[in-house]
Amino acid sequence: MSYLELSEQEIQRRETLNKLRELGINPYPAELYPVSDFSNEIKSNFNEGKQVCLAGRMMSQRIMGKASFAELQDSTGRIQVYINRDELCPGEDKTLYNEVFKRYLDLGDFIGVKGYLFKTQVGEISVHVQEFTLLSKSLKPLPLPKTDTEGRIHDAFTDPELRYRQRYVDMVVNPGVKEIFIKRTKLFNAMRQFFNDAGYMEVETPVLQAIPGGASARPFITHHNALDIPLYMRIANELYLKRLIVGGFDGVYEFSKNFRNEGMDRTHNPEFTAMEIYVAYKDYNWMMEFTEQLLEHCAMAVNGTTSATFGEHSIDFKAPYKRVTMRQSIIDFTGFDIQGKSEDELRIAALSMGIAVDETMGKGKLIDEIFGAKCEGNYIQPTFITDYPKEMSPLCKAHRDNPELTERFELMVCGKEVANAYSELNDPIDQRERFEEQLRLQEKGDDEAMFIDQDFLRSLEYGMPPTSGLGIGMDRLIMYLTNNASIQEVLFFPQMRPEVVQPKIELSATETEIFECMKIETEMLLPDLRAKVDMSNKQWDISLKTLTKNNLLKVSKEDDLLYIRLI
RNA sequence: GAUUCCGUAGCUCAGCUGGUAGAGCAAUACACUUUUAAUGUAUGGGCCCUGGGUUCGAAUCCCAGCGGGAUCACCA
Repeated sequence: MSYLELSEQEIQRRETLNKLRELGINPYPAELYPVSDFSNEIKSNFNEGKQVCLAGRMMSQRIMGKASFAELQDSTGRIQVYINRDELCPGEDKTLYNEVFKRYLDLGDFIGVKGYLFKTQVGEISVHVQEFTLLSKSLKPLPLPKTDTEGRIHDAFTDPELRYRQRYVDMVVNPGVKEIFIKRTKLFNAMRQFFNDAGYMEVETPVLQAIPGGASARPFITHHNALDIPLYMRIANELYLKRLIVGGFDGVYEFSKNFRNEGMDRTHNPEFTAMEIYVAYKDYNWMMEFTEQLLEHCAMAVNGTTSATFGEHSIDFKAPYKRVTMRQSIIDFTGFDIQGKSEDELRIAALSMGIAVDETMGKGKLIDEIFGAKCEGNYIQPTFITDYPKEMSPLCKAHRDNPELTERFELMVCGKEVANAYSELNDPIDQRERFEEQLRLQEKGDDEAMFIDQDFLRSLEYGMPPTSGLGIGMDRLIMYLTNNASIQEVLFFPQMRPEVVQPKIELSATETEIFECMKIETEMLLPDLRAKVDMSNKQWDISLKTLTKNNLLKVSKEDDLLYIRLI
């Protein structure tokens, strides 16, 4: 990398790196550093005079002549360290303090310190440093927010683009960010624990699938060279988990990275994480109880309480949750009873509610539209919506009391779906007909053609026990538990458009034209040169600035005349 | 996909109806032995997102593009 492409501060840091090497200090030492203490533990359990050894980034430095304070940030927080010149360097040679610590350490560098604990005159718990070691030099300056005496934060690193693209920086300077991801991991752990305690088994199923099944969404497509076949990134893992139930497991679950080639916004990322669990010999009523127990357990594990705040809403994950059938929900919010209505009657009703409809919509779709427009948003507290129309649920068993409905529920929180569950369809003949019905619906003009997975149907023909399955959108759930309105805040590395590569510094056509001209003339009056080249004023202006900036040409003013010279 | 806002120093942001580019913090140098947004003095630092247009003159006005945010639509 050329120095031309570096900022002043980056150049300075590279120079101090060399100075450190000249002093015989390796800025990137290989040996382990014997960390024995952490800042949060020292602060919560202060023990005057205790010998400690800790390591982290130096995040601030206050030099006051022969003594200095610095803040060390480790994985658990920050702690102040105190460095005294004559204690650090008892002999004549004060280089370690005067040069290394004061001049050649930069904010963001990793250092290790050994010393003893004490409290300063103003009562701050600090480490009295007796020995410090440079562990790793930082060559780029961190954007460092400052908090003033009244708690206001200045210069916060807030630009979402930079925060997502450089999440590593985001986490170093914005401490709340790490908290979100710690909670995310706690959520996964709590769920695993709950399932494992219930005796169910975590499994792994294919991410690359020859037939992307289990949902209807546009897949990402790739190619396997050796087999010379197209393969798809999975959009769901449902059909594979059901095969495992066929194979004889009583309960299987998987945290599944799914991939959908669709739009991105604050609740959708092309890759996202779903949890799916299937339990044999259960139905969706059992699954509702299981789900509310699960979420209560998870909320406690993540936040230590079942209540959570999401935006303006206060929600409570304490079981049990209200259960409302889709029919009753639509009656509640529109007064309209969908029971026994024909497709035309539903279409007219939807139109009268101001919902856009078209001829391709079947009964199920119409009902779903009405529910989505008029009901869904009203369920703030966790609520089970049950008994969805059959057309919307091709993998779900028909309702035991009403063949037009299915044994399905969705869990709504803050007006959005966080979980979806069925009494799974295990009648292979019915399943085949549902798939074919889906195909017919999609031939009407849906580009998300669903493939019929013949192997899945074959597995059902061998027999699948009655089974209930549940899927949870993990990203969405953690958004609720951490009060984040954007999925990007709960993913370490949300999908971004690729960064544009900065063009190398090389002369443009107009710059070359000017430069070639000056190579011949060496010295000219500026207006003469301007007259000689053919370009817009803006091109002229920018080209000249670039050339002078890179020390190729120089403009000088003599006796009110502007001269340009080759350097 | 639609609407709307934004893009200026390492960071956060000013910059009026066009007239030589600004602040705070960060950086550099010096002083200072319990400070904490340390302090004091001095110094350096800019493709004002890109391209085109209007103009004697554009960070500023106009057009197009790129990138990002927000809202809406689509997405079981």
